[in-house]
Amino acid sequence: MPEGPSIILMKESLQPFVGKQVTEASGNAKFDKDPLTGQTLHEIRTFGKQTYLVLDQQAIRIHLLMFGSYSVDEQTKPDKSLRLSLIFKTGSLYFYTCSVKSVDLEFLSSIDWEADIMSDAWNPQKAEKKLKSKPQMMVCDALMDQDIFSGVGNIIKNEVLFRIGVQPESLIGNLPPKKLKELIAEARNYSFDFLEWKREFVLKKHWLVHTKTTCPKCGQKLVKKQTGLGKRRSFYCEKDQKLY
DNA sequence: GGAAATGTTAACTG
DNA sequence: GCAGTTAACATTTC
Repeated sequence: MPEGPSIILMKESLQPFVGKQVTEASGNAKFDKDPLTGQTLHEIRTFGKQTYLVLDQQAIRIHLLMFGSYSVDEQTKPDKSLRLSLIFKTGSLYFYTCSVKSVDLEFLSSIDWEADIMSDAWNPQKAEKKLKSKPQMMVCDALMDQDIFSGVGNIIKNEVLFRIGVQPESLIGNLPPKKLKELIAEARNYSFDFLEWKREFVLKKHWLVHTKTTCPKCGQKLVKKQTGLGKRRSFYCEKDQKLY
């Protein structure tokens, strides 16, 4: 489920627990969960695809990876696959199939929050600068680079490149300045569309090329291919997306 | 039932 | 030691 926008939705569902005290913590996450009991949840912060639960003495970093999930106030008894549960007087949180780590509070200040595509702190000029320093990078890899576009996933990548008419294997350095700006603007813009569609459960309906076989613009067959160093699948139209 | 997939990290190789 | 490649993880969908 998790690309950046989905994480925002998760943050929203966790929000009611801010300011509450943990009364019990369990699960198979590989760190000492006993100290969590008694700490207060001060803040939920998201960075790209990661979520930080900020407590008194530490923060818990949650990354859902490919198949992670979570639930709030679960009725059924959680099974042994439970990675982490946090019980509060007012309710409970459960996380499954995800990466859960405990980090120092200081670690949070080392994060480049301006790289988060979903954040108010998002800094397009900074992204542009980072891109310009890597002219040999393919755009498909650049979009997936979590240091530049934190929160962008494979779906967003494919849709953004189609929207701006750029072939995934184009090199950053070959893009005209205008296209580069479009790339940055659309990465953020599409992420917010993604968020709203996801919220309304209509995301799949709005996919133009991802998992599709024909181009919605010209009707030609789309190319499906593993691209870039990340070797992630790309869907694109040879006619409507130009190779720079 | 098999293969592939919205992702990251650890463990390899040369 | 390094950069680059591969394996591992684990669940849902087609």
